[in-house]
Parts: sequence; structure tokens; C-alpha cells
Amino acid sequence: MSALEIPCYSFTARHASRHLAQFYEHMIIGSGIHIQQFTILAIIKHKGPLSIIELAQELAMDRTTLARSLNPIERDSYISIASSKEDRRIRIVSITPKGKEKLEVAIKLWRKAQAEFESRFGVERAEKLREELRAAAEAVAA
Amino acid sequence: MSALEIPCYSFTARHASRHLAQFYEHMIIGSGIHIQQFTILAIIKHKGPLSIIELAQELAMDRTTLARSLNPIERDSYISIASSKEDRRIRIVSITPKGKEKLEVAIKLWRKAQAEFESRFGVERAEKLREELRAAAEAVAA
DNA sequence: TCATATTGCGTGCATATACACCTATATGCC
DNA sequence: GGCATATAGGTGTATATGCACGCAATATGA
Repeated sequence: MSALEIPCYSFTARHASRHLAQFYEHMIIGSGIHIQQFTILAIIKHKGPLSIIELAQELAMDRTTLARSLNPIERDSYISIASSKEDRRIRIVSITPKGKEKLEVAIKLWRKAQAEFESRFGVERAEKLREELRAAAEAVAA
Repeated sequence: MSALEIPCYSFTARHASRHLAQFYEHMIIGSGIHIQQFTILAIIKHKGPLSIIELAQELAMDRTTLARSLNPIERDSYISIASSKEDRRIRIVSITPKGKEKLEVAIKLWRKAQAEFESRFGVERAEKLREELRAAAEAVAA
């Protein structure tokens, strides 16, 4: 039984996720940010300033995981985090001009990675896989 | 753009991987081991004693990641690691009787998780997804 | 045989992941 | 107003992930 024979759906998903992540990481390494950070920046830019919880919902990830993922991009001034005036419990995350510049560079490289994957795997096949991954995540959602 | 709309294949795979992992974790939590540890134990039992590199190849994961993943299951005496007599660079990983017992408990729970996912998602659809995930990982392999 | 290359592996570092538990703030009800 | 409750978020802990680097042991070639 080699890796390609393990029937566990969790293992297979993790395996594919790891390898896709590595592929994208190597493709966007020139931007100086990681693929995960790229996604977070893209969401913040697209959806505007958000609270931690709202952002976690957008990304469908754990609140505490997200919070720690924000640290490096806040440290590098790609985002800024400020407390809300209305509700001082809430912390609002915004993308900075520096973050937008970084994002633009990364987007160009990300597009190449997307295109390269679609070229290798097939466009329709890739889109079908994406749909099925979304459905699988949905199926196990609590 | 919510999480389900992000077109990045890496993000979608990571997202599905996270949620499937959580699903399996919750299903096998009664065994006291994690799904990743379950997979490692299953491979060692199935393939017999292996070196770190061989095991990493079986699991298609990074050698250093695997090495660290072995620490907790070695600490809990589910595996034992010994240096090879023939080549003292090589460290041989074996499953212990305690590890086999633990694995048997976990397998029962894992089967339920597999069955539950297949029930929710569809057996043929799940198997097709697994095939496509393998192919996608293959497509981006270096 | 000995210098060099290769191989197997560990460690430092940085990020990712999430659960349990905690604090601070806001809100609702009396 | 004052207390119970709910909500936003941070932190400790443990595992996961992989790159760069280094060390020790083995293999190789002159």
C-alpha cells in the first residue's frame, strides 16, 4: 500500500492539499508571500474591512487559526487591525496600500499557477474537481 | 466572494482537507489518536518496518514533517525506532503491540467515518473524487 | 587508501491548524 | 442600575508542514 493506494478520504484530501500548496507556493514565491496569506489578502481587499469572525466565516476557517495567520501579514504591514468604535470587542481588519501592492504582484503569479494547473489537469476537469471538493466539504460540515 | 466562491485550486483543496480532517478527527477521537497518526500506524503495520525515508515515500510526505509526526506516537509507545545494524545512518520504524491494539480500535471508528462520508456524499462519487485528487496531486508533482 | 560525493537524518525556524479556557465588552431582563 | 448571559477575541498547548542547514556514515573514484 503506497500513498496512492490509501483509501482514506481524509488522507487523500490532505495529500492533494499538501502537494497543491507546494505547487502554488513555488509559483508565487517571487511575491514574498505565501498562498494562504495571498488568499486572506484577496478576501480582505474584495470584501472590505471585516471583523476577525466575519473574515473567518468568509474563509471557512477556524477563528483562532485565522487570528494567528494574521500576525505575519500585520507585522509586515500588509494589513492593519483596529478596534471598532461602536463595539470595543470587535477588531477590524483592513488591507493597507502596501498590502494592495503586494497583492497585485502575487495575483500575477497566482494566475500563472492557476493556468499551469489547468493546463496540466484540464480546465473542465479542474473546475469539476473544485465543485466536488466544495460539495465534499459541505457534506461533512457541522 | 465567500469561501465557496474562491476559485483558487489550492485554497479549495486546503479547505476541503481541513473540513474532512475535522470530520474524521471527531469520528475517531474515542481511539485517542489523530487521523494522521492513524494513517502512519496503518502504513507501518501494513508495510512492516521501514526507514524514515521509505515511510515518507509511502505517505508521499516530506521526510522532516514525517519525522516530527513520529515523535508523539513514539512517546506513547505505539511505534519503536531503532538504528539499522547494516547502515547506522538508517533508523527503522516499527509498530509495537500497543500500537497494533490502538490501531485496531481506531480502524473500527475510521470505518464508520468512511461509511458516513460515503453515505452523505455517495459511494461512487466519493471514489471518483478520490481518483481525481490523486490525479491532481500527480499533476503537480515535481 | 584517502579525498570527495552521496545519503540518511536531525534541528532551527516560520507558518498552519484547532481545541480548551480565559478576559473584556455588550446586551437583556428584572 | 445590577446581574445573568451572550459575544468577540486572545492565549496555552499540541500537532502539522516544509525549507535551509548541518552532521555523521557510507559509497565512490582516482
